Amino acid sequence: MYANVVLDVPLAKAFDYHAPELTHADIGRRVLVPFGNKLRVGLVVGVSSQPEYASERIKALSAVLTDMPPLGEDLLQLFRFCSNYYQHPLGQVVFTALPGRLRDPKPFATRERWRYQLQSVQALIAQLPARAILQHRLASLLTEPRSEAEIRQISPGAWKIVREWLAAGWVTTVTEAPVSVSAEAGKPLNAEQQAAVAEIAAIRGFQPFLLFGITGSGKTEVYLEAIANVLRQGRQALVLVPEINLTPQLQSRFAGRFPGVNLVNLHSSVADAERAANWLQAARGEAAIVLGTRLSVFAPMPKLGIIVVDEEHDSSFKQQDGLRYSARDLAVWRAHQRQVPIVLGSATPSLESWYNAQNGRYRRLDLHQRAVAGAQPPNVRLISTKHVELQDGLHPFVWSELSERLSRREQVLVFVNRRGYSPVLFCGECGWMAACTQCTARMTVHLSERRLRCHYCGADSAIPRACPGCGNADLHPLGHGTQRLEAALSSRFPHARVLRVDRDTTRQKGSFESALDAVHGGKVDILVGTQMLAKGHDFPRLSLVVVVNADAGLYSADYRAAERLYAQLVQVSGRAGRAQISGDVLVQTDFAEHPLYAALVAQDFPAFADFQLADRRVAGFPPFRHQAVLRAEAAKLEIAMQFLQEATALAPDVSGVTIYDPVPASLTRLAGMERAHILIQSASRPALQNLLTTWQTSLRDIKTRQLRWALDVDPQEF
DNA sequence: AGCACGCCGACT
DNA sequence: GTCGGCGTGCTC
Repeated sequence: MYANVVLDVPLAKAFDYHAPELTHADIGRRVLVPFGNKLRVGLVVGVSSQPEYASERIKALSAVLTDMPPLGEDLLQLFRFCSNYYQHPLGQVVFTALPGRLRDPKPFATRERWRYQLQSVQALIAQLPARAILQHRLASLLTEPRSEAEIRQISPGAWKIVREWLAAGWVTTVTEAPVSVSAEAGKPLNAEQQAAVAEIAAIRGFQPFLLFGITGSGKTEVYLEAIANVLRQGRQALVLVPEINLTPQLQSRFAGRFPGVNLVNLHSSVADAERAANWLQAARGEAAIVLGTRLSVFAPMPKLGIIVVDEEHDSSFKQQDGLRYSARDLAVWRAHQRQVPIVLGSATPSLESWYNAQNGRYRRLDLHQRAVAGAQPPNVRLISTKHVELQDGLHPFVWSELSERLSRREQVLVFVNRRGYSPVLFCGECGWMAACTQCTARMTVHLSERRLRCHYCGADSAIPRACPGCGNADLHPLGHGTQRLEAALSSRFPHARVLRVDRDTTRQKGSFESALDAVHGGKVDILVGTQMLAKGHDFPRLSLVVVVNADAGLYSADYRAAERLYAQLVQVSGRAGRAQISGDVLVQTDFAEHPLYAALVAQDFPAFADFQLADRRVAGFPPFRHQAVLRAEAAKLEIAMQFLQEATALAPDVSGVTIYDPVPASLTRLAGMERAHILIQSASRPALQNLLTTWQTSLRDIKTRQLRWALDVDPQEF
């Protein structure tokens, strides 16, 4: 027999190995094979008696690694689809999808999943010194069987103590009991939520749902109950969430709703070994719920019963390098493949999903009411900055609102999506502006550190004393970042406690959490921050949100900018008045007449989505057309452009597909590389796929010196 | 991606 | 005389 093996190499083919022992049952197994002059880990994607590679140079397979159950045919199909759709070599799809630890040839030791419990709690406690606080806490924890992970959560030293108790006979091990989900519900649901849960529960087979719920409408409760139904049938749930921020909170919501259920985490901050262990639990069907970021869409789940994608519009579901996949789209594909329902939730759905709901491919479930009784939606007002002299970047009315809130001892949030002191350093004499040498971008002034920094590549230099262009010593900062607003607010309100939260103030581990604690503990009056604060965090004492400088997204070259801006504004607005205080949102803008703001004030996402879709239809953009981008980058723009010209010449002629001229990327120079791209568009996805597949093979033959290129299917950013 | 083979410049 | 630059080609 011969094994057809894919490897983690950028080659769009599989390799044959002589493997007399293998059978079809070994498809999906990890193997060790000689490749070039060293051994590598590969994955068997086929077994046959006849090799495809007609050569005497076929080598023998070195070893079959049996520490992992073979990947199921469904997962292999997902990989193949992903490879074809995103024009990426199968081997590299497989090895981006597998946890890093499984790419290592070292066998992965799989421990039995024990739980640990105390035999005679009282006797042990009687023995413990009164001041051994940790041991007392552990003792009370272990009255119930607990997993190693739960024990380690208590403190770094906890596991060591349990091992000692185990040796001394205090603790016994219990094998993992099959999970039973308690039938009683978590929180009581309102009528809308119940209706949504019932609709989902009624589905047998594939059905995508778009759960459209305003901030605070309790989408999470709907996920939880829909999942509870699935768990009762002994099946698994896959939950995808955007990157890091939300996960710990959602994690505790889930853990609280499903005590004793094996819930497993699969995001990048989980350590390698644990990630692999969790992945294996999913593969064996032991993990009832898999909660993770985009990579989790590849988790093997033999008993999959439902998929949930929370904040489905979030851009972090799209990978921006390597295999440029959309986890949300793959999740829908997977739900279809496995014939299970999928719930896509958002207060501001992507226009793609909204359109799919309109044309009946998805079923929309609406939550209009805030789930907490009596909670009011925020009151959004526009503050026109046209023909008004701003004071330190803020409108006089905003200043007076701020001072009123402070006198009432209410918290306020000033949201500026721009860190640093000011985004431009400008010479009034000659017009010079500080620019990054490595990027097509201005340097941001960081006044407290007296540095100029590039926010794209991280370049850093001293603030010049005089203008390098004309020698003028009077350089001034233009525009307002978080640092500058923080300074202005502190000097205007010397008694207020101002806290700035952005990437610069939260660089250290745990500092973001301690900032949140300070806010919750009422130790902060004015919060100044970037979008870090926009997502998912509840600030019950916050009564006013001020949004500064939102306009950049309105007239951007990127047609998705408005959509992103709207989602972000809804998200920050949701920070105001979550509890009993009704919140106000003031949006400072030069374009108060823009329809985006009209929809925002009316809190009418459907209106926004409808006019955006109408624009897209006229312009021939997604979701009415499908797109791909061929990106190239090189040290010199000409090299990238020349490659793209050559590529254009090689492009097959497929009717119904338009290939546009090469253009430099909007941020042409980034970290010393100059970038350009070609846009490819078609109303027909098969036609587009067809072209890309044949084109790609000829692209690989172009000799590319000092140049990197990549195809990006369904691009999100330009 | 690695890694080897291969043909032209400055150095212990 | 060699060490080493990275261009080209191959990996079952």
